[in-house]
Parts: sequence; structure tokens; C-alpha cells
Amino acid sequence: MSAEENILKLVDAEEPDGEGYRLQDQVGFILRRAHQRHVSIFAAHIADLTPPQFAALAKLHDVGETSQNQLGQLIAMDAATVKGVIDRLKARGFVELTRHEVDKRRLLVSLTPEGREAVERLIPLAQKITDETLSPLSPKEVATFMKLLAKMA
Amino acid sequence: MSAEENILKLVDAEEPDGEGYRLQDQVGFILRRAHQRHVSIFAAHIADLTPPQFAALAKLHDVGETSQNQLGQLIAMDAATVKGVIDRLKARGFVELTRHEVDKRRLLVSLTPEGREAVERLIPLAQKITDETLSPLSPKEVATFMKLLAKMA
DNA sequence: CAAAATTCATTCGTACGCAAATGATATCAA
DNA sequence: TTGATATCATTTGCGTACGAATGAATTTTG
Repeated sequence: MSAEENILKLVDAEEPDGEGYRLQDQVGFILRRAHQRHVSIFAAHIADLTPPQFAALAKLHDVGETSQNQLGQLIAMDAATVKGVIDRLKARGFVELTRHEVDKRRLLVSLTPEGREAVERLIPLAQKITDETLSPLSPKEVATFMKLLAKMA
Repeated sequence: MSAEENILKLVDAEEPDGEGYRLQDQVGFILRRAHQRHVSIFAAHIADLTPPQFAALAKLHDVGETSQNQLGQLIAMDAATVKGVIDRLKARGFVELTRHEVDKRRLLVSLTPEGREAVERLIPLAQKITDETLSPLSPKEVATFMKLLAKMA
């Protein structure tokens, strides 16, 4: 029985008892492994920065100065998580923090020259990371997969 | 320009500068968001257990007593991570730990009756979680997606 | 057999990820 | 204008996740 047939069986069959539930076939489980694999590939190419840290830098490079919260929304991190990421990038000298002049609640985040240099240097590596992550798939499969993954996320 | 065309553009084009790198289109980023979404759906259905904790219980239900390390391999967790998960399950009375009689390094993990009852009760909910996670996709798309995801993970 | 290498588990340190609570500021509405 | 709401950021607490170091027990090998 192929993996695909098992998946179809899972979708079709409605077994009330525990038999027929296979952890290995559940989206959540495979999604977690796929994510682990990607993080590992990332680390192999970019050792001194984590994917979330790179995401923050890349997004700042895109949009320029933004508030911490706004940045969090753009890269799908809640306020508490963003703070930690930004703190570490600041400690490395990659970002600068300033208070918003008008709205004193906002904390503006921007790239330092070092931060900008780092992102621009790393973007080609990030491309490689994407390619390597998708390397088990043919180009046609990549297109299909990305479309469906985006639809699901 | 459709999302799919952008993806193809990213795969095909080779731009040396930073223009053309779009964080939102990278597998890693979308994979992270898809995973976040799944965890959130999981929590909505099973509030008192995390996906890794449920994975451990479900796998123990499958294979019966195993060593902690072995279990970790089966559910894709390294030794340090498994330990934490098992400690919490033990504190809740869902698993029992015993030393292996012959090989005294091994720590055998097994379900308690409460643990077994919990998994069997939760498996139908886990099915629902899988279904809801995949709900943005048609049945045909689900089959395609699962095949490609498994290929990639 | 004895030394070297391996395996199993534990611990430590670092980094997400998120819920919930808190405090400061800003906006809205009566 | 003031009182209720909402927003931004911070902190705390818990739970993964993993590299690296450690120690105990087992296996391999010279």
C-alpha cells in the first residue's frame, strides 16, 4: 500500500476506534518535520542567524523603519516573540530602536548600516536555502506545492 | 500577477541584488506560518495537551513500551526535547517510567491506564484537527499536498 | 581481556512561540 | 472634557527545540 493510498484511506474511512489513526500520516506531524528540516538547512547555510532573525532583517530591508508591533504582524510573530528577536538583533548591532516622536507608545525599529549590509549579503544564501529545502521536488511539483501550502497557511 | 507566477518568477529568475527576494514567498516562512496555524487549530480542539505531548501518547499507543530515546526517534524529537515532554506526561499520570532490566541505561516509557484512556478519547478529535487544518484544500488537493509535503519532509 | 568507541539519558544554555497580566499612551464617546 | 476603550510594549510563565557537555552503561575492537 503506497503512502498516498494510506492518506486517502485516512480521509475516506471513518473508524471510530483508534485503529486507522497513524501519526506519521497527519498533516500536523509532517508539517512539524518539514519545518524542522528547513530550520536545519537554514542553519547549515547561515550559522549565526536564526530564520526568525533573518525574517525580521529581510522585512525591515523591504519596508524600512516600522514599529515593533507592526513588524511582528508582517513576519507573523506576536509581540512577546518579536521583542526577543529584536533585542538580540539590537545586541548584535543590526537594528536600532527609537521612540516615535508623536506616539510615544511606539518603538521604531530600523536597520543599521551593518544590518543592511548583512541582509544584502545573506539574501543570495537565503535563496539557496529555499532551493535546497524544495530540492526533493521537481520544478512542477514545487509550483504545485507552494500554491497549496500558501492556500493552507 | 498571481501568487503562483511570483513563485515561478522566484524559481526562474536569478537576480543578484536584493530586489526579487520576497520573504512571504519563501517556503521556510510559509511553512512556519502553516505550522503555527496547525498548532492553533490543535489548541482549539485539545486544550490540555500540546501536539508533541499528543504525538508521544499516540505513538506509545501504537508501539507499546519503548525507551525514551527510541520514542524520540519515532516522533522526531531529540533526546533533550523528549525528556521534557515525557516528564510533563509523567507528572500528569499519563505515562510510567521503568529502568530496563538488562540494559540499565535505557528508560522504558509506557502508557498508564489513564494515558491509554486519554489517547483513545482524543484520537477522534485529532482526526478533526487534521481535517480542519486541511479544510482550505479540496480532497484532490489534499491528496496532492500530502504527497508532496511527505516528499519534502 | 582491556581500551576505545558508542549509546542512553541528563543537564545547561539559548532561542522561538504564545497566553495572560500590566502599565503607559492614545483614541473614542458620552 | 472625562471616562471607557483600544493600542503598544513589556514581563512572566510554560512548553517546545536543539547544540554541547557530561556521566553511566554497553558494545566493539585491538
